[in-house]
Amino acid sequence: MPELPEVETVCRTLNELIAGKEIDRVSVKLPRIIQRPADPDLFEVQLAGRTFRSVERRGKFLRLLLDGLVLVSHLRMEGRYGLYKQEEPLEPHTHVIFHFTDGTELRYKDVRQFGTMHLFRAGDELASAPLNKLGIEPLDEAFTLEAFKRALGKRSTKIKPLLLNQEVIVGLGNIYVDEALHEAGVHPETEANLLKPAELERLHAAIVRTLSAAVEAGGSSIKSYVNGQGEMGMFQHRLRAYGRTGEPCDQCGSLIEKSVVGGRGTHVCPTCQKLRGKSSTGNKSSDASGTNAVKRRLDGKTGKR
DNA sequence: AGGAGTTCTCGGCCGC
DNA sequence: TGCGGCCGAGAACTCC
Repeated sequence: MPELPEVETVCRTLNELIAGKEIDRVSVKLPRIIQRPADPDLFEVQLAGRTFRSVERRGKFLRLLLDGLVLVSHLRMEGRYGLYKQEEPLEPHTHVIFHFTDGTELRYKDVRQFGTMHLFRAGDELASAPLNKLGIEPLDEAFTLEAFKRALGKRSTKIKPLLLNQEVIVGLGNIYVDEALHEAGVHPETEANLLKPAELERLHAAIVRTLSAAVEAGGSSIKSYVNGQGEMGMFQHRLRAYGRTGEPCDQCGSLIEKSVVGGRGTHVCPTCQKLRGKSSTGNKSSDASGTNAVKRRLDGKTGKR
């Protein structure tokens, strides 16, 4: 569930649910979730008596602002928040509970236990891990085409893994990266430094369009159940590549193919997203002038499935 | 059984 | 040779 649009949706929901609520006490049932402070007991102690003021998002991280403290929370694969009344039975995989003075509780559930929480003194969080190395926000005004090119640099990595790298650009995960690449007509294994100006422009626009539309739709609910208050979005019905293996491409009718790129399941239209060879970049040279020692012995196989 | 929406760590390779 | 940077693989855990 958690890429930028989903985290943004959770962020907005939490703002409505918990702003102004005062914490009576906190129960940490799975210490592994608490990354900072090192002692989970201290986590409980420091949060007691504080009031949630607001919730913000940075990349795929939530920043829950309290008076004097900031709780940085990452949902990873399956983390979820929900507001309950204290008398409601605890659901399985509930790992952290914020008991409020009004008799309600904010509960954090996470089946795979991958999620993390870091507690900071307000103001310290942006300069420390895990927030300190994050890249540019794709929905900020600052995310211009030039900023996008600058972020990519001259790297020779395949474009998909590069876009998934949160130090480059934040918020894209496996779903929206496949969507953006499909919309831009760029093959996910294209080496980033070989992208043509027109492709970079299309990709930049596609990233902004895809994420904006998904935020508007409240995110995508892929294989998650919709839970009470935090109901997830409708964008899954508008996906054009992700999860559509064997279905016809909306653009050209070719069947969407699935492969693995950078270790991640990857969905591609073989017609709209052709993988250009290094030679076919529009210029002559194929072997005569081996301009580049750049290429190591890359491309072992382009084969799929 | 083999993944599944994420990220961190580590080992290997390349180049200076 | 040594070191830094980059890249890809594997691991973290549970459920289906």
